[in-house]
Amino acid sequence: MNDFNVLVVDDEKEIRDAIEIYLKNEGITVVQARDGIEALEKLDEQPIHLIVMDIMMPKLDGISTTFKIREQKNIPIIILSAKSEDTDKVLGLQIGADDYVTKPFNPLELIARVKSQLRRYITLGTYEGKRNFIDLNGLTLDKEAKEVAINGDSVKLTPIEYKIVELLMSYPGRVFSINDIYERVWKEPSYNAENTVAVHIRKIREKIEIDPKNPRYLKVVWGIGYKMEK
Amino acid sequence: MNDFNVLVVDDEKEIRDAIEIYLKNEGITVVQARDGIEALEKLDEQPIHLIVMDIMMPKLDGISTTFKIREQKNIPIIILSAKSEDTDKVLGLQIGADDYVTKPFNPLELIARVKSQLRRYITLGTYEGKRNFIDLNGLTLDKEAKEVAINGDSVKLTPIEYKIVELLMSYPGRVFSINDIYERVWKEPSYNAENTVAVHIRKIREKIEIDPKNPRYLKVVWGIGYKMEK
DNA sequence: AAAAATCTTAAGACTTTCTTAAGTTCCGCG
DNA sequence: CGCGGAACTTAAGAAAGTCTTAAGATTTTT
Repeated sequence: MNDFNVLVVDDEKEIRDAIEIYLKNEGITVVQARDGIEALEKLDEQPIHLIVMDIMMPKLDGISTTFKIREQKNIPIIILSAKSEDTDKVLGLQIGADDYVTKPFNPLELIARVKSQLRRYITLGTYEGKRNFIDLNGLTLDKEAKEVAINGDSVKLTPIEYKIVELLMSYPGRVFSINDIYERVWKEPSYNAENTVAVHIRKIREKIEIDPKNPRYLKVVWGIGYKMEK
Repeated sequence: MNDFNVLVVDDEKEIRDAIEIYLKNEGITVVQARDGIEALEKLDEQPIHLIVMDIMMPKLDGISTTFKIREQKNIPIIILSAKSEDTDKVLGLQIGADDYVTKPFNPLELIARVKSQLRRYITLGTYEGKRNFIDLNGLTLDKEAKEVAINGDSVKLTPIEYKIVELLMSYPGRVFSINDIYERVWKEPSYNAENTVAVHIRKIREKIEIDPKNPRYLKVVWGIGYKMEK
């Protein structure tokens, strides 16, 4: 269960954190949001493969949020709620949720359900909302095969190099600070990691650029970070 | 919700009939089976798009039956059980069930879950997203005969070897981490299984590759996993 | 009981990652 | 303009991690 991002939406920090700990343990990355509004923001910022969502929340509740998400994307949603009355379950499933877990819940059950849904997605081959193939002026990325090619010629990247390229290519033109890059690729807070990232950028340029000194694809934005040219 | 066949497996006639009435009302056709053995028979006789299965049954129980079915097909299975203990839920989901409903259940909830699963299938476009015969540059896989051949010459694989090959060949070009492979073939969380998988990969290469040291089909993607070349 | 299949261990080859340190470019300010 | 410092680039090698392979122990099947 690698490389999956799960968005956990709940107004209680303890619950979010608890779920995060369990999912991390399974190699799943967790992104947290406190309410529906925040959830929709996070959804725009990064690829999310599954959502665990509380129903009772301030601002925008779980049912409404599910509705809004369903208008755009087909990500699996697991509803989490204190209410255990049947009508709510039925409502949750009818509006397009894929599963339903009632509080208090056994963490193992939630994890099993999360994994069950994610497994289904692997089987399908594509996760919705995540494009599997990107082409930027001849530089191509195949997320399934984890393959990068330049004008059709496959480029051999190391795992870290690949992840950096995938991140940058997934959001063409968007600038990522060294810190952003570090945290998203290494999935841990960055500390003194400036050069580490820089070295990898160098290696990547060596492989994907015709003239690494005058990069055409992987550009620096002085004082801010790096980006992949659109 | 038309043209769907749902197999209801339970030893109590009243339950089977009750479910049938509700599902029929939704335009869904129901096929009944009294136990696991009968279920497997019905599965062979006609197209079934979803299974609702009790756990406690004579002859062949629900968990074992689910296991047997999963070896062959990828139909959605909803487990139905009197036990509501968490461990059973987790077990049910882990062995490959897609959902879990505890008795006594609200018929409306069961129907909602059935429809939710079926809806997913409609979305997918295919009932069974699995092709039965695959040919990748001369390496062929026949899922019905469980046979792998290279340029027509049948290759003798052990069960585990076969499952690994089937997994990889079913998604050509897609990279699977060792963990993914382990979890999907062994159907249990992987722990210290790195070498186990590696050894099987080795054996497979010995059998399907002309030059195992320079594999043409079963490739490694450094630091990430293995894949079958498209 | 023999044969086949699976798992474990471990060593060596190979690849990747990180660190350090030095070089270069860019930007603002006198 | 050109100087100084900050930001970025580059190189090289040590450390860490991954993959392959072999051999034998254990379990399962025949």
